Amino acid sequence: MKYDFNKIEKKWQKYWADNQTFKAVNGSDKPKYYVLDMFPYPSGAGLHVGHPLGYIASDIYARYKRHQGFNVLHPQGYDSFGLPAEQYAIQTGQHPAITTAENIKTYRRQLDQIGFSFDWSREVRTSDPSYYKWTQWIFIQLFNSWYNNESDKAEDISTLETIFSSEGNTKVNAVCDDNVENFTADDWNSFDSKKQQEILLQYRLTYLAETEVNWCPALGTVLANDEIVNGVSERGGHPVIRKKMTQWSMRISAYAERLLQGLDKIDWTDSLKESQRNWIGKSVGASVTFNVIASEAKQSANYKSNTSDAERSRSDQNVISTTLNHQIEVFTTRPDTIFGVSFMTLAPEHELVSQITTPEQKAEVEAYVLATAKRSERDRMADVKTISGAFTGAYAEHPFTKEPIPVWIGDYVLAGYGTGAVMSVPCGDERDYAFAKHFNIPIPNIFDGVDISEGAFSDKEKTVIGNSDFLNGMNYKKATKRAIYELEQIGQGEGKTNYRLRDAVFSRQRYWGEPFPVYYDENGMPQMIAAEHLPVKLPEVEKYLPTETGEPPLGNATVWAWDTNKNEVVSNDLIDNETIHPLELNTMPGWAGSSWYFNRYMDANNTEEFASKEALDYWQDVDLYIGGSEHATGHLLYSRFWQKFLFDKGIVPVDEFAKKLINQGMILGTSAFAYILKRSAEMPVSYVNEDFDKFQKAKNFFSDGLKTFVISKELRNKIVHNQATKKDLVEILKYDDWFDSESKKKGLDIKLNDISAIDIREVHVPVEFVNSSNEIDFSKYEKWNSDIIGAVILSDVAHREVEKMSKSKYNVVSPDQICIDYGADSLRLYEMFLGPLEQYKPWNTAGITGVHNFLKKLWKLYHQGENGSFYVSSEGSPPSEGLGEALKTLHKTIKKVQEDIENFSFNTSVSTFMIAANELTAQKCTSKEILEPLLVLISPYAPHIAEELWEKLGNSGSISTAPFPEFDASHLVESSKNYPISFNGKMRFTMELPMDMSKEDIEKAVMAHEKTQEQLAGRTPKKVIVVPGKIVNIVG
RNA sequence: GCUGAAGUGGUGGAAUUGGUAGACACGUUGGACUUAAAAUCCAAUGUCCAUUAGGACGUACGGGUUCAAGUCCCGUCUUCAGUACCA
Repeated sequence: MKYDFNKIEKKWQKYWADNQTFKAVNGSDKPKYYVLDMFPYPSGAGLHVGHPLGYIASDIYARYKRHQGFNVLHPQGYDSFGLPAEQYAIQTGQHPAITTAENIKTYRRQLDQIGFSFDWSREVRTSDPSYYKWTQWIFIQLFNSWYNNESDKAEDISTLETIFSSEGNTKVNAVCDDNVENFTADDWNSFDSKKQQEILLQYRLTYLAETEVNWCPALGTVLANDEIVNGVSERGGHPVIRKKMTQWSMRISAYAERLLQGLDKIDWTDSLKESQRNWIGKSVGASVTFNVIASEAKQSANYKSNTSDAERSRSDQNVISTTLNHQIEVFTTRPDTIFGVSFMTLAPEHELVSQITTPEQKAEVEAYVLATAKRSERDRMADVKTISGAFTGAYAEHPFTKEPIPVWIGDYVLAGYGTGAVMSVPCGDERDYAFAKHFNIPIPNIFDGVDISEGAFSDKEKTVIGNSDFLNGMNYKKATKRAIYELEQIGQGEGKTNYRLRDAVFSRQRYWGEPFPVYYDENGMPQMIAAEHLPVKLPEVEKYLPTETGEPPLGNATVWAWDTNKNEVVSNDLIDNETIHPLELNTMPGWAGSSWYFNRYMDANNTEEFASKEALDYWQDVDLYIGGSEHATGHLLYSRFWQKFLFDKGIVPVDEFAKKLINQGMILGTSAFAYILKRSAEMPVSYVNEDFDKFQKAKNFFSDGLKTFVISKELRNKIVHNQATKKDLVEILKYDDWFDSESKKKGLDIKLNDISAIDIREVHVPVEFVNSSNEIDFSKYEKWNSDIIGAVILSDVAHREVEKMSKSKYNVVSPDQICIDYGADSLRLYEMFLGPLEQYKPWNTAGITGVHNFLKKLWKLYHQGENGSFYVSSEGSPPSEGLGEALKTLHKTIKKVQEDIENFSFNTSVSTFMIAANELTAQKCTSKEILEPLLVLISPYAPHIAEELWEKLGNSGSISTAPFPEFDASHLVESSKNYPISFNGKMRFTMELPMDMSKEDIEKAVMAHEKTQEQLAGRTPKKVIVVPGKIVNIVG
């Protein structure tokens, strides 16, 4: 009987769906186990073979846990809000909800054909109002909370209001905006409601604030750093500027320390934890306040010794009066180097810059500020070599020496880190050193026995401080402590811990995202829509682009106002600022919906609650989470933040959502390349017009298809690095004198030199192109537009590279055809067989025959009857020698497979199955005693064939909950060992000796062997090492 | 620069606490079956020397520890990923 995988797989997929085999129940006598995959974004391109890798691994684990008697929750859903659907909508006018639904359908079909054991009754879609209702609800909870540093948790905002009205805010230890003003209880009670709300907003865990963003005026949207290339937008190449905008933010910084500490109690990979630690970026040091002295005061201060008493007292007054005006606060990790400060540097965006700059320096400073504003942050970061800055003309006073310190601005200081200002210690910091050298600022040396003529000395361990008053002779640790103490004594500093982690901007100027449950009242203050009126559904819009006035796409909605009487969305025309108010136009970012979905699966269909308390208490958290490492600092950090917040509010029972996390590696595709001739980007349009005739002729020349040439490796490198010149082109085309003769033949009468301003570029092409010797019409490939003259040049040995699978690289392999040709079980086995789960590895469809043949062999093992009919002997247990061997094979396999699954080493268990099948085939094993438990072992990996054979064995129902076979070590006991006999560490021959033979007897036996004598050639061995059960080594 | 991971045949990759390097596959070659192909089965397959027997070399490179090193230690190089003027 043939192994008809297509029929078998369909049959069992239908069976599982019809019987809801994998539906998890909330509450059970069995212990719970929650296996989760990172849910996919349903893109239009569908799945490629890389996507299911992690799903297969988690599915194997989930199935294994079911065999072990766990109540397994293994859900799946879709992260269905996102940019591609919106982009498609902009291009085609098609509503994102429609395309998303279609894409989900495709995904579901593709997932189903692979035979996953998902509980689809719990499916979630982030773009579904019944889901995002709760995303909005969590947003409201965040809005209604503040972070109390005393209790170290989030609390209801009402507790803060109570404190304010009874004692003001001076004693409150809360995480809040930097610039909150102090007020007393009386002040608070006298404030009007608007003022009170403004203040509260500075404490809420989600808040509105002016944030500096990358704004692209042409696209009318904010761009993320990675959407900007060389200072212009990746899409369209439009200029991008830094701009302040009012945006919703999430006060994740409140949780910085807990996010850091929490890493210690979860079983995630070290590299991932390390990325999160770096991202949180804790650094311990001090904050130091420097008083700014006015320029005239500074001058008198400088000449103090020469001035009269009267003048001195006047200047002192001057100093005092001006120091009250401005203070510069800096953060430093090296307070021990405070006596090495020779200047200060502010970020150009620092708010003090305009206030302290002297009239003489104004022009220079303003020019510099403007110049930096034009550069994107990434641009600034990328260009670290160029030193630039400007002197403000202002001076600050050293807290101890009272010496004047010039205040500079420089773009190496980032506004977004610390306080946006640094005390510059050129002798101890490379950047400060370079800056000081460049602008001829003195570099005082405060390190004993260190030469700083060539560069700064930043080694903390070897530091001995000198020239530093009370810090002299101290090491880094001592000096730091003392410096902080002294700063505290004079009230100009304190020990401080700084985190790199910034509050997360939560507003997007997009259509296809969760709308905020927020309207703006007559004072322009944000108000939450009461939870019982959620969800606030996305409005319909005519177009998905920003409005002409630059408002986000929701600004196009005509029915987008909130009626506080009727508690529903009404037409904008009705806005009266009394009962009907405008709604928020921004939407939430992609990570909103994915930051809590793992909790929703526990009770996905609950309409009353986010999830019931019973469900949350039962499932607790994710036991195993599998997904890509690219989410290390995004999704995985935000989710931990929300989880901790929800924990503080008593909504969820644990403050870390996933106990164990594994990153699956990427499956890479093989790309092929060709080389195109393209109108040079540098060629001005006017030039094209002049030369249009020649350009067209060249185009005609190449128009009839693909040409094949030989290109050298060197030339290829040139092309890739955009260094190929026309001379190189001439060289290629002269090959075989092909160009000249062809040109004449066609009567085009052009010479190579006539074709001006042509670039040669490397482009991805479908692999079939490279394999084909035919001329191929490439005009149907959209990427190749009218700027392309047309020739495609292939190297003799087509260049291939292994890279990420992507539609644009034409290297995508779809699982669909593989399921048709080889079956889902083969696909599952092969994906696991490719290599370790975490590793990046290339895909090669050809190799699948190996695992496919194994499945056929396995099938045959159960069909050794007449004409290959199903035959498994269920005769008792004949103690024949054959079965002894088979038992050994079985138990060896049980042991190895169980170990492998628990170590997530799925690739080696596939090998183990192959070995088992090979051995049992050789043993001609037909015993049910062996072949039945074997099926349970294989079932997590290849569930369809396992179910089919399980049924044929006469079992009713699914194999999925059959108990995992128990390993019995007694079957593996060996009576003898084939000892490797080595001489000086080199294995020469083997010898079969009894297991229980003593060390001495082994040595005797080995020494008596003729080959030993041969090897020794008469010499007497110096030493004989015998490790019973392992090895014999003779040293001589 | 920093952090993390990794370097093993033509390819993907195996190798418990240091104990027979290259399991299991792919590919290649040869053979069987077939009119032929496919499928299937059998054999060989790290490199080099040798007719065989056998030998030398071999886990990025250079050292070291050890009876014994892919594995442990020191140094170097390369690749990949993340991150970056973080004060």
